[in-house]
Amino acid sequence: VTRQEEILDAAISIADESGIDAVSMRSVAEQVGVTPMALYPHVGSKAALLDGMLGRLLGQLLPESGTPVASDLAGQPWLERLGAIARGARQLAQRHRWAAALLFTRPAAAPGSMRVVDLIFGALLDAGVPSADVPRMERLVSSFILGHVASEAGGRFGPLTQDVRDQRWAQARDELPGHEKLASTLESPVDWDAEFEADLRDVALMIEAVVRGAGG
Amino acid sequence: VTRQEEILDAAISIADESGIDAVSMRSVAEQVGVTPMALYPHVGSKAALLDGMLGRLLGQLLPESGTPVASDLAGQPWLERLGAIARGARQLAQRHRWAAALLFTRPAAAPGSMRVVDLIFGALLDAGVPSADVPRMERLVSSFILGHVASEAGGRFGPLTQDVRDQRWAQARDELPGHEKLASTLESPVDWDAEFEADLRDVALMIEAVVRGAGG
DNA sequence: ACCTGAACACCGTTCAAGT
DNA sequence: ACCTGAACACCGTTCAAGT
Repeated sequence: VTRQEEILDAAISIADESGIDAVSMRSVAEQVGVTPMALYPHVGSKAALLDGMLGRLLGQLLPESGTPVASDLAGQPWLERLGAIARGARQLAQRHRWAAALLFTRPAAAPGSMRVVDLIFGALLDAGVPSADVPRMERLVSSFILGHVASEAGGRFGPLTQDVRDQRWAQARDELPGHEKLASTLESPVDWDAEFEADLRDVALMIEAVVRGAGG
Repeated sequence: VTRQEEILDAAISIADESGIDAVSMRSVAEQVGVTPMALYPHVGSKAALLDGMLGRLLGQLLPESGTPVASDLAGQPWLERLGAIARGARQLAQRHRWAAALLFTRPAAAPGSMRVVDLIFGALLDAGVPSADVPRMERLVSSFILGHVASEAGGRFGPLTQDVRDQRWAQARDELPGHEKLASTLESPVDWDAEFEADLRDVALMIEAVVRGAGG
C-alpha cells in the first residue's frame, strides 16, 4: 500500500461516513495524521484527489483479470456478464453514495473504467449487435445503468416528504391526470431490487430487438 | 418578477457563464447589487438556492398547460410526446450544463418535475404499457434520459485527452479485446444528435417489446 | 419588512522554511 | 525527499444593529 493509496482510502472512508462535502484537504490530512500541505506531493490537488478516489473504486468494481471470479464471468452468456457489471455498479453506488454523481463529470479516464467499457463491448458483440452499433449501444446501456444507480444513490426515486405528498394530491385532480389514473398503483411500496432486475430484463429485450432489426 | 426570481435568475446566469462552483452567496449578492446577508430572507440558504435554480428551470422545460405549444403536444402520438420531453431535457442540459448533476441529488420536489413525470405516465399508458408497470417504466425511461443527458453535459462521452488515448492503445492489445475488435468503428467521429435520436428509437423498441410481452 | 457590517469557523492553495 | 507553519483569498452563516 503506497502513501497515495493510504491517503485515497482515508478520503474514501470520510466520504462514506460523512458525505463528499466532508472531504477536505484538512480533514483527510487529519485522518492520515499529517499536515494538509503534506498531501499535495501525493495527490496534486483537491480535484485530483477526487479523481483518485473514483479510480480506486473503479479498480475494485470488477475483479482483476486472471482471478477466479474473472474467469467465472468469462464463461457466462452475454446477459449474465452484462447483469454482473450492472449489479456491481449498483452495489458500488450503494456502498459509496457520493461516487455516482462523480462518474458523470470525471471523464472516467481511470484504467478500471476502460475495462468495464470493454466488457460491455464484448457482451454486446456476443449478443449479436452489429459492430457499427456497439459503441452507441454501450453508451445507451451504461447511461441507463449510471442513471438508475445515481437516481437511487441521490434519492431521486426516494419517498417524498409528507408536505410534498399533500401538495401532489392537491394538484393531481386538474393538472396530473396520469397520477390520478395510477393512484392505486402508486400507493404500494416498491421493491427496488426486483425493479432493477426487471429493468435489466427489459434492457435485454431492447438489445434483442436491435439485433432482430439488424439481422433481417 | 418577484425578488426571489430575480435572485434565482442571477444565480442561474452566473452558473451558466462560470460554472456551478462560481455560484456563492457573495457572487450572487454582488450581481443583484446587495449584501450577501440580504439574500437569506428570500432564498433561505445556499442549498435552497440550488433547489430554487433547478425548480425555475424545470418550470421552463415544458410549456404551461393551456398554451398553444402544450395543446399541440397533447394531440401527438405517444412517441412524439416522449421524444419532445427527452429532447427538451437534453436541450436544457446543453444550455445549463450544471443542472444535470443536480437532478439526481435534489429529489425534484419542484412542481415542474411532477408535470414531466405525469406526461411520461400518459405517454406510456397510451403506448399500452400495463398500469402496474408504468411507474417502473417511467423510472427506467427517465433514468436513461437523465443518464444520457448528464453524461453529455458532464463530459463522460467526451473525447479523451491525447495521453489517455495513447495509454488506451498500449493497454488494448492484451486486456481490452473488445476495443481491438471495434478499432475501426471507434476511429470515426460521432454525430451526437443522431445518436440521441437512434437511442430514442431503441427505447421505443423496448417499450413496444414490453407491451407485446404483457399483451399476450 | 428589508438591508448592512462585523465576526466566526471554515475552505484550497502558495510560499518560505525546516530536517 | 518529505513535512511544517504562517499566510492569503476565499466560503456559508450568525448576530446585533440600523431604517
